Amino acid sequence: MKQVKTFAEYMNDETRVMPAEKEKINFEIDLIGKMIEAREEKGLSQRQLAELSGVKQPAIARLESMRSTPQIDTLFKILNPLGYTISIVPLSSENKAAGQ
Amino acid sequence: MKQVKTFAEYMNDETRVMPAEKEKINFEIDLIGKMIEAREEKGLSQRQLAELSGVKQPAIARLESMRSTPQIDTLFKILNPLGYTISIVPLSSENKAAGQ
DNA sequence: ACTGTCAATAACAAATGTGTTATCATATTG
DNA sequence: CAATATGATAACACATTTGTTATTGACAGT
Repeated sequence: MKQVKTFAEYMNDETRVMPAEKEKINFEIDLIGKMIEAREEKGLSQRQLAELSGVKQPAIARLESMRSTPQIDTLFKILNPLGYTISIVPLSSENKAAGQ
Repeated sequence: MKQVKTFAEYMNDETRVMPAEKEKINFEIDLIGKMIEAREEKGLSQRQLAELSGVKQPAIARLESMRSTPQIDTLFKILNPLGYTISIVPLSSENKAAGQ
């Protein structure tokens, strides 16, 4: 009953039902890695990056130690002076991390 | 004194100081577009996507009408059943939006 | 008309991230 | 030792998003 046609397919396709958490964790690991690497590569301290990005040092420290998940605004503010941004990509092409 | 060497350069390099807001807006436009397109392409209603993603329908509606900026957790939850994810890319390769 | 589904929206509580200010332990340097 | 800079962290107020519940107007099917 019920007009659950194509919907049922998605509900039964377990490969799509809940791996969002895994995605998020992978993303955060990638994020933290690139953040720290880029920051140190540029010889910036957390306080200096705080000035450049407009995000306070405690917030940066919390992110780098994975004690919080950044909001999108914060993410762009921090990534920008580090030379990164984020973009939306199809899952099929499985995060092509090694950019460039 | 003071080890503020390369730091001064960044502070003076205005091209890097504050375009984060622009980045965020571009990202959100890209996001909303792909979200709605992918959802409708799969014939999913907001309620169905809510069930698939674990994000409630009002939250999805708020995002699609740009009344709120999603948190990263929410972003992954919604993008995942739609076949997308987000990744960190160098700014140099200027958001290669036209995916696919 | 009635029913059902849709997206949009309202209002409030709950959760989480951030700003702010200050401190801490650890290195490093004079 | 004293001074400085670093990253980590605490505590609180504040801002924003999300959950929850319910409603609305539009539209389609019966």
